[in-house]
Amino acid sequence: MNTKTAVILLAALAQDTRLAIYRLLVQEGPEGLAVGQIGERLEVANATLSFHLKELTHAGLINRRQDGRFIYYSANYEQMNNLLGFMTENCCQGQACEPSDHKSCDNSCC
Amino acid sequence: MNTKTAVILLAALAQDTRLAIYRLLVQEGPEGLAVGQIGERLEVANATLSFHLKELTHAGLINRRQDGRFIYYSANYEQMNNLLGFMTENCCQGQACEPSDHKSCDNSCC
DNA sequence: TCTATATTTCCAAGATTATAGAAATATGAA
DNA sequence: TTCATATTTCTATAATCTTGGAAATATAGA
Repeated sequence: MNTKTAVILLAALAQDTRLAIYRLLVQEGPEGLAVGQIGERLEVANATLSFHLKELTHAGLINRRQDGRFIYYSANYEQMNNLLGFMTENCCQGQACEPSDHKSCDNSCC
Repeated sequence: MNTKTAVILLAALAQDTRLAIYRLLVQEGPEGLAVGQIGERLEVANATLSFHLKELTHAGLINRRQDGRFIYYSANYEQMNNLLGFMTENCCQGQACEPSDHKSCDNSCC
């Protein structure tokens, strides 16, 4: 993970429709959903949906699987983990920081 | 946390300069850094830096603290936690999912 | 008060992104 | 092969975002 990749990942999620798609797929689990099903649930036009799925796929946040005429998309949980690792890298100068030590650093990075 | 807020948060981080600022502040810890110090380290023009600090502050990702003539910014770890909670809400339909069960869901959401 | 330093606001130009209609492509079934 | 369904690509328009120079504002010290 590097800055460029992280920005692509974050930008992929920083959009109403794409965030909704991602969250829907996270909730759906490994099986995922076909494009048509996603479109129905979120009420998004074909072209728009396809555009956003491409963005998420390109970022590696979702996986694509073909099954007959249907294409299933599912969340890629690993990629999110990579991102989180990058964001909290070397937190607090690598010092051990206890929740009790300071309010602003309560057990999220440490 | 709701979709609108989450998008604002993600958009705040989905930009080279802002991600660099945020990561720098995460690494720096609760003390944070003054605007001038951030500008020096990242080599960003005053106006640009101020613009991005405002965005991050507005998103609640960083905290602002005045100390004499200096204004210190520091990472708000709690807000990042809120975001993560929202992203992984109801993962895998709420079912227990073991890493061993399926590759795509390896211990990140469960 | 006056001066120097720190930070923000204003502004305009350039770059990027989102949207959906229409056409193109891909797959399976008859 | 022919047809129906599923999904993607093409395209143009509209909207939003990023940048940094210059001016404005805020604070501390002399």
